[in-house]
Amino acid sequence: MKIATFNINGIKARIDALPAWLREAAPDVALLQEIKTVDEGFPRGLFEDMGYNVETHGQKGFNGVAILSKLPLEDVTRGLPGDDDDEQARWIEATVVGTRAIRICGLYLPNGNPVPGPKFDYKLAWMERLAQRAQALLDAEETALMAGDYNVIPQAEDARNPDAWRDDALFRPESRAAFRRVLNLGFTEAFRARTRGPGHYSFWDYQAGAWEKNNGIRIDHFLLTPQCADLLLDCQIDSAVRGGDKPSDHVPVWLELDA
DNA sequence: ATGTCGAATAGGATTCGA
Repeated sequence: MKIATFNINGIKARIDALPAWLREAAPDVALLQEIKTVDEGFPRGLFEDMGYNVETHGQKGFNGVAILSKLPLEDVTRGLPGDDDDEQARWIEATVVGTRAIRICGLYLPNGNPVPGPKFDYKLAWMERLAQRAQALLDAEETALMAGDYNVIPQAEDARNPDAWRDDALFRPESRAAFRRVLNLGFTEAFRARTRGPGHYSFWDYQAGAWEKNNGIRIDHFLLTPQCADLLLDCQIDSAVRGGDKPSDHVPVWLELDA
């Protein structure tokens, strides 16, 4: 089973590029972030015609996540547990029913800039709730993964110019520590389970010719429970997508599971 | 010197978020 995560930076703006990538990459499941629309504004028919089941958790103007799946989706839930007052659409999960059931969580973790400030506080609080949900998945011994735009650069090698990110919420020690706390509960970071070393990025800013200079960062991640990690066959970044027509500032990251 | 993009509001340029 091929599962991808892709921050599309607006479904309206990616109305051609997203279907083109889906046709080429043919993932069984695609977790989308920053759909930037309410549920009613998502062009679900376009993807249903391509053979995908569509589940969205949208919001006006910003944020918003979705799951596209060629396999049936069951037990869909929306919103990260732990704060009933949180109105931001950043979390969706569902069970993909193939040869076995896999619990799939799609997430768009808060950016957190500027630091310090309420947005950074919200990011760290959100990551604490993420840790709670992550622990619950482990406790249930679920074959599960959590994937999406984590807005965290895990290590210096995950940035072309780490010094430029020192004071940024994506690379602050607090953000990296919170990410490690989740990892250290017992998750496998799929990309790093397969590939070592610098030079692997999933985001290049639109500004200042970042793509042309390969001034990127790796912030889109897959975290797998042990039961899911047992099934991992491959994990890759589709960097070439960044050089396509009307690209998102992120590119797809995908993995293949023996399931 | 953010060498930018996307969405909302408003009906074009500005603001916010990233």
